[in-house]
Amino acid sequence: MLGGRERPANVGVLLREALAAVNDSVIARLAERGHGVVRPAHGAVFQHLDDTGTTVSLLAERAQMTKQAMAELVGHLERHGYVERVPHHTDRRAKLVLPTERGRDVIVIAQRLAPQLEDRLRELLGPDRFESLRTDLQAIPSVVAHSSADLGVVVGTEADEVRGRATTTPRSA
Amino acid sequence: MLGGRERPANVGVLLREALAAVNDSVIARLAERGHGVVRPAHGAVFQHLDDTGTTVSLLAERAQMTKQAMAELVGHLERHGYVERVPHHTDRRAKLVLPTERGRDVIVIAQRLAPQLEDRLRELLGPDRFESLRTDLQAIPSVVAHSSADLGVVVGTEADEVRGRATTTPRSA
DNA sequence: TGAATGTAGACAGGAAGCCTGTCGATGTCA
DNA sequence: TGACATCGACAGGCTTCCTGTCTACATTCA
Repeated sequence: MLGGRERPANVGVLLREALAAVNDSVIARLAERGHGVVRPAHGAVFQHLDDTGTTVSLLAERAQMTKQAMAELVGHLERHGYVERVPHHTDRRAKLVLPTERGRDVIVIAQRLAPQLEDRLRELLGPDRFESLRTDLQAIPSVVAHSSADLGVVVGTEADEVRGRATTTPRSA
Repeated sequence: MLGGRERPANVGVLLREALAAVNDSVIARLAERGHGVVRPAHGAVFQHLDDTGTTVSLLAERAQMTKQAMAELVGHLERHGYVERVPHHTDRRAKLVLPTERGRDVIVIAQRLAPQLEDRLRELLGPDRFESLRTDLQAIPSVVAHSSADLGVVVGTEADEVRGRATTTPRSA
């Protein structure tokens, strides 16, 4: 991001556009199946939910966000009947978040759509290119981090430890 | 996004993580150079700003967001001395947004960092893989859109035309 | 066992980024 | 000139996160 004017799109822009397209597609599909209240951010819940139940704290940790933020997402989904909170059997402080039937439907839809999209991509690019894409995307975070470090930029490491963090540490766990 | 639990990360997740890394890196670099008030969203301004001045409406159109949202970003940058608004010479309704010296500094920093990051990536992946990555990222939006259309999902096309739009049409221009 | 300390999750408040709706001033075109 | 489009401003709202703080409960260790 940030550039001159109408130059060949840089990797940041390409990433943003690709991500937006994927998100839109998932959300549109869910809306079509009657899950209009599920928004992109709720992926952070469904994606990290165990069938056996997961605490908000653990969900937050997995999703790299604060417990408060995660609690909000879970609250929304609970109000709309996608998850329920049941008391933890051994830890009386905790509540386990469980997907309901409706929530499981969302997970199934998403679990089917993701491979469909990836298959399309694999079909278009060829299996080798597709695997390369996955691998290379995975490499970006570390490349960028190293690149910045070498250049004297601190990216979410020491800096976070200095300023006080909230209840939970999002990012740079 | 949306999946089971700890499966191989899907393309959505990879995209999100890569984008976050790139954004963080740019922002960290700018902060280091004294531009701490510049946030990722402001890329939408700098990226589309002409040296000769650009109206908020045009910026909004280029960035695919509403004029109101763009006006907010421009307002923030103006308050911090990164851009200024001067009256348009022929259209008395309009104001031209111009980068100040400070704003130009941001653009320069970003314009230098982007290639640096891309060079690192090119170095690591090899030039062929790198170009493939760019090409394939660029292909994702259309692949995803087609994929969904074939499956009966509407992704920001007809749907937008039905419901009334705001002052400006963001996305699916 | 009892006190120190850590952790789960709730409530309050706020920043950021975007959106819709509406309006007055101005431009454009029949 | 009058209908209609456009520029940018004000008001208000939603979503997604964050920080700070608090109580209830768990764990650990002297």
